[in-house]
Amino acid sequence: MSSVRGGGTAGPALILERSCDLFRDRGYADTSMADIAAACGLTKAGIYHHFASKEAILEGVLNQLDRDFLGPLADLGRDPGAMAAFTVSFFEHSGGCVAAQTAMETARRADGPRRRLEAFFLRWRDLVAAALPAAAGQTPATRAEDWIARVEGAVLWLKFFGDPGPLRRAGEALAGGKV
Amino acid sequence: MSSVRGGGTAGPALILERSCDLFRDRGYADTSMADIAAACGLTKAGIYHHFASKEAILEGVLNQLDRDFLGPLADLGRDPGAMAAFTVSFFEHSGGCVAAQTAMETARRADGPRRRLEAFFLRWRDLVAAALPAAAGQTPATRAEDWIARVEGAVLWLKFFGDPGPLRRAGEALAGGKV
DNA sequence: AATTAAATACCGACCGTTCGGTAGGCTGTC
DNA sequence: GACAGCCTACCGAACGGTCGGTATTTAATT
Repeated sequence: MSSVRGGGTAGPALILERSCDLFRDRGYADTSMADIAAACGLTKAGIYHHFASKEAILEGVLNQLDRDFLGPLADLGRDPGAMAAFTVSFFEHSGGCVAAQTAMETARRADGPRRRLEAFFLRWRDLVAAALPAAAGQTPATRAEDWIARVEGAVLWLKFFGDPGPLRRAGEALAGGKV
Repeated sequence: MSSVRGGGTAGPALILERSCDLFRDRGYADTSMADIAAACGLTKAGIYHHFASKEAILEGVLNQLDRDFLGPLADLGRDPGAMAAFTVSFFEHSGGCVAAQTAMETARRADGPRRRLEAFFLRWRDLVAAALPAAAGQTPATRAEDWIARVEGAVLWLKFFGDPGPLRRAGEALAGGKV
């Protein structure tokens, strides 16, 4: 049996998962390495054995978000209804969005996770745009931006009030072509 | 002549203004009392002469947001077009939203600015809802929530990408009754 | 008009705590 | 015995906040 002292099987995967939860719920700046270590049943030094820095953990978290969110979203092809359902379900179950959280916290800094986050949002936009025809004088890209903005605002509402209403209605709007 | 040591006329009003900019741009957790002091041309002790704590400053900032944003918005009566124009202009000029920023950072904490922020968002929703008729099986309240969510997401997009497109289109949607 | 006491606004220096990060040692497995 | 995995103990810096003291302004008193 492997040496388990804390609550779960330690290692990079667990650290990334717990860090993602903490960054999403409490914010990146407000989450300390000691918080992450405690959530993993380790000490800070134990975390630094697997990751070189706090920012390296954030990068890993965003990479995992690419795999867990944008990947499956891309696999859904060009079906707006399926994309809407997956998106709503994903954010409703996690109760927030790490990307939006860290984007808000680091928006005015040129360094760090900036480029990583830009890539995330633009790829998300392109994925949504590919499933959308042009309509009402809007390009698919601007329609996708508007829908993503609505979703991120709805996720903030969900996180703050615990009310999934705006998020679900955003999903219905995309599925119904009313974006 | 009054004793001016720093860049501007010091005092609670200046502290609130500079703190609002910092909280909005860099986030509440990432803004230190030393940052606020430097932005006002004072020392930390000078700040604590006017405010009891960092959280007291945040409360003052949110009170000022009530006066500067919700107040004028309420004065516009029930004209969706005027409300949309004022809202877009307000957020585009400030480049972000302190309320959304602090809501994201403190959402999972029951204490502190929670109630203050709840009151802000609900009053904002009620103000928008009062200017909106029921339509498409939606109550004015849910239509207002959806529009506010869209605006807040658009403000995030503006802050992160510097692109006011989604915010302006959100304004046009409200003005055109297409929410 | 001059003197003075109180209050205001502010500073430099410092408090205990927490931050991200590091050094070196221990322990179990191959 | 080499190495992964994790520990205790610690570092300098920065955090929110406090303290005693000092210019400056204001108001009352003479």
